[in-house]
Amino acid sequence: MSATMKDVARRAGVSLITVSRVINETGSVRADTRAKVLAAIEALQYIPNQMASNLRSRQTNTLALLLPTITNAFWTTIARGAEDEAESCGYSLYLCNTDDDAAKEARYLEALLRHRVGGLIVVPTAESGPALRRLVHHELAFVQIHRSIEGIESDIVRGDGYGGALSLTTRLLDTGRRRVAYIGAPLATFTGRERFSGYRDALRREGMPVDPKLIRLGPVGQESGYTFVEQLLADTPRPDAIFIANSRLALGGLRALTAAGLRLQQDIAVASFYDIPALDDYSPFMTTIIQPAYDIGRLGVRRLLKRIASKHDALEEIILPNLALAS
Amino acid sequence: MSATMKDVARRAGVSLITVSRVINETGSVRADTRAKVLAAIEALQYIPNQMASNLRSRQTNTLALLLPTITNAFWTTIARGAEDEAESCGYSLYLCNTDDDAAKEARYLEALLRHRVGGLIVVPTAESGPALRRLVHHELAFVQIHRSIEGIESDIVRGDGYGGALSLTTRLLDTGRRRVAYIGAPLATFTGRERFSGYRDALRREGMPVDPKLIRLGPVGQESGYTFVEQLLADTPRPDAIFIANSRLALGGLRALTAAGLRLQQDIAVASFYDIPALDDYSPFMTTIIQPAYDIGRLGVRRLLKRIASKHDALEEIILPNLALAS
DNA sequence: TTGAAAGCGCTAACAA
DNA sequence: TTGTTAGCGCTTTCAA
Repeated sequence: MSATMKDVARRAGVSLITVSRVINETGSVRADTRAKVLAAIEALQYIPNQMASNLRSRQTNTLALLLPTITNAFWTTIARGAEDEAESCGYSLYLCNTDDDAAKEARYLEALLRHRVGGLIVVPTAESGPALRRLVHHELAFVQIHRSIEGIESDIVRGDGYGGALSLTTRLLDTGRRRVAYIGAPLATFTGRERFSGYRDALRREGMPVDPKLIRLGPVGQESGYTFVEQLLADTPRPDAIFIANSRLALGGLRALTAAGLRLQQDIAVASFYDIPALDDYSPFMTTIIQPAYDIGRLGVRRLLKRIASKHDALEEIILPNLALAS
Repeated sequence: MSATMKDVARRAGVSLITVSRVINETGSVRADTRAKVLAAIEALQYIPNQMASNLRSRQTNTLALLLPTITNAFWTTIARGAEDEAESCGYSLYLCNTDDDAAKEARYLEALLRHRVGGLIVVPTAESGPALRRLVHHELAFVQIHRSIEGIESDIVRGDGYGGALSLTTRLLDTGRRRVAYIGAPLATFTGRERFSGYRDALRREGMPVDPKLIRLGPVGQESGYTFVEQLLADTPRPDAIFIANSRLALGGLRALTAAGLRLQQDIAVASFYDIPALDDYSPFMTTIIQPAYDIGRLGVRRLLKRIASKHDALEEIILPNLALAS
């Protein structure tokens, strides 16, 4: 069995509470007493029992980040931002990969509730509603990041998907393109709605109609991106530009363009969000926007810690600007 | 404050321990008593405090998985295998992404030691030695997966990198190739050594020398893969085959081949491990082996749980066969 | 500056 | 089948 605070106290010839004060730097301890305690800790290789501490103090330094997948750089960048912020505030952050599976998410949440973690940063999926309501009911602090579910009262930290979509579409229109197609996630999803609105409003500003024949909505993935572009290319007249509202759709779409022998910019213009390095191969010839993934994670944790500190502050929705509009 | 077991007991008109028995299904409880307790739990929305339980019982149902990065499918597949196995055994698994950073790894381990997690599944990096020795010293159970550090006494679960490298190289030789180049991680790394040995032994079996001019060792990444292939192609006589011992190196290398206008199989043969879907684009024309990532995770957890259950069993090194040799 | 006593929420050990 | 008592390792509260 590992050493306890009691063992340290005995060895240092002081009381339990003095050891506690040295470790947590609460209350004042004379320098020589402190030295004795530290020596005993070192000698016994003592490691405080965090659970006992949490139990008694009713506090915890553990947070968790729930991500729907961890398979691409966008999500891992969010994780990194969250970890760094948590770390610098003295918190541990555990990563829970829900794998886009509502049941898995529910199991993680149950475990996290039982563990009495201090709070959660959550990227909700379309089906997270009930789970999040449960968190509200149990008064477990949480922040939704990147996406949010309507009707859930929580802080939100996310990128400006609307603004990004607006800028990208506008950029395409500014270069004289007139048949700007749209490929994106279904409107049932948060980002799907948000980004489509940006596209729509960019067209509206120019007094242009939204042509349903130019719109393709479907599951996010390279395959559908490929198929959608194939479909659009088969149309006459062919679109002269495509705004692809998601990186993975874009990657698939760009491959379809390559397969069709079309040259970017010259034959057809493409704009998309840029999350994944694989797009590098194409990026000199397309317009991209980078989402502030790192800051979404970082500020998500920061907002969560504020929320934990003062439970009754007004809820905030923090919308972070995109990083840059590149060629 | 959330309800405690005491509240449940009072409401159900039974003692604390009866509630405990109902929740943990330990000891026997009459059906009607059990029903009363369950009703009280439901009414109060009671959620057991896992920390109090762990503290008292000196047990925990929490494990952690330390991964060096989470940016590609290989690692996330390992994570999935580990999660599924942990889940099915009633354990929670927290993911810790060390980001290939020894300091970050050390901080996570410190937090995990303090939290008295039940055990760890670790993918060590070259610098993990001291950290792992610390675990041994504190008697925290752990299993090394995918890689292992010499001199650390622990169970190990990994794929057969040696056998994979041997098969792939042999396959290249069997198709009549005679100048088979090698691109891989430095020999200072576990997989670097292992896979190079497989390559070397495949050549030896054919009575062929290892030609240093055909060997390129360096950091794992697309960039170095690209550069190495460029270098090899500049040599005369040019290699007629390349075994690339890592997927990301392979992806970079294949791009270099494409850029040089060489056709796979016809102009030059390539074999590599296959971890990442991006290789799909090339895979019909190259020989690949898939590592048993999911099972590495799954069996890693399984071995860990056995280790936790019986601390003094002999250490095991489990080497899993590769999944298949394709094309 | 230091300590003694109580108790966080739960379960082990023993008893009825 | 059910309950009582003690205590896991720590921090809070109060006292010196």
